[in-house]
Amino acid sequence: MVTKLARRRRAPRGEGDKLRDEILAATERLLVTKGSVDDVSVRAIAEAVGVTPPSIYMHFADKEALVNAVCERHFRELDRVSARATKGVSDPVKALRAMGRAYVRFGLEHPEEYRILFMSKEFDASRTAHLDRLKGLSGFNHLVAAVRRCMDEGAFAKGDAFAVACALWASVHGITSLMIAKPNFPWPTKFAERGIESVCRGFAI
Amino acid sequence: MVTKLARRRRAPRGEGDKLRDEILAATERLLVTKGSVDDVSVRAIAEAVGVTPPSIYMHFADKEALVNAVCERHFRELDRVSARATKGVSDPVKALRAMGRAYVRFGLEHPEEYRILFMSKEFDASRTAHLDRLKGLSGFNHLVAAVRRCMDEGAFAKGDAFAVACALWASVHGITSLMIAKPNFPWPTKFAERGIESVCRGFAI
DNA sequence: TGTACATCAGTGAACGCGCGTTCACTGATGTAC
DNA sequence: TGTACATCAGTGAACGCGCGTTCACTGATGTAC
Repeated sequence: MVTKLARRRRAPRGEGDKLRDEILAATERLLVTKGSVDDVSVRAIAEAVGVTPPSIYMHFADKEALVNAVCERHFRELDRVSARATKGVSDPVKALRAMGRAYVRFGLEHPEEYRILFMSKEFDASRTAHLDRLKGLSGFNHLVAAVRRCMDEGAFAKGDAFAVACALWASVHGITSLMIAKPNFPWPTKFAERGIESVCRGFAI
Repeated sequence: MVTKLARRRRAPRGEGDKLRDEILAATERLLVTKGSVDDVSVRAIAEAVGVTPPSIYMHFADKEALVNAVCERHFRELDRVSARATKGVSDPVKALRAMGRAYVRFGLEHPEEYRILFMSKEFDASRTAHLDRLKGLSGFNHLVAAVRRCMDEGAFAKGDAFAVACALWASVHGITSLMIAKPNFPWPTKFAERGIESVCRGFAI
């Protein structure tokens, strides 16, 4: 039995959007503690915010729209984190490694979010595919740019930066998602760090 | 509206286990066409077999036991497939590459099974962790053995075969799971093949 | 300054649905005599 | 060969539950006069 949370104070006139933010925050919190989208109900979100379920529908058309909004947030956060990691790093390969480390760290620190972004069945194939192209690719384009920089500055052999970026993505994703999916597996120490290093070394001249 | 399937003939006396196999087969089929465990109901399985829902419980304690049985099957199948791929390959690095290709192919040909085995939230943490240790590790041990062979025959630098096997697993898993999770992404041609090659090259002397 | 009114964030109750599972039962099959 | 009986694979109906969503509504807030 969860103690019923205090009823939330109603927002003053022009500030209805505050509830929107609170709903998003509560949904994120619940997604982390429960395991998957299916295990987080609209009712539970409403209760966490201190509001009745129908209130959710004043801010989001339906559950899918709500979850998509959460995903957008996370894509942006991942973007932000990896941009911050490379800031001020002049060596292009070091910058790439920093991006990789930031990516893995993001995944391990936010496993459920990572699961939703990169390991889950897409909600509605056509619609989410479109969203992915807008949001996910934005982050991916930063990776392609970082690879191209490595090539331009002579650290990597010149070639198809897009393909190399895909390979790098697959590597860090492999490490991240396996560690998330199999947390009880006896992963070697420094597993992630070594993996990132070795794949970067693989492309270095 | 799905046309109701013909009622199944009742099994003769000693052959009750036939239904067990039919249930497993139907569950596998449904898991592939629907997307996840949550989207496959006991009722749907029963209807696919041509039987009423309670019959399922004569052969499996509950839904979790049924899904675990399906997973065991898939772990065995993956094992079988990768053993077959390396059979008769004398070059140890070529054998390793063949294992990798077989792994990726298994994943891409059975995306939903792969999803359940390696990308999903574990059913019941403690119980499934145990099962993983028995089943999943059996396949993983073959990989460790293949790596050790590469080291013993001088193709790889001698070192921690377990750690190298983890790295290889992460690589092929990264490729497989990303292609499954993002089927609409414009993956480069020969993405999987090149990835496997490059990671094997990375460990070669 | 006081009052009537429009706004609109949020409520309470209910909808229909599909789910996993249980229970008492049926009736064809094989066996014992 | 015929009959009474035990076995047991499978049935039919129902259980309680939580879900996403809808609908008519309330009542505090701010505004116009």
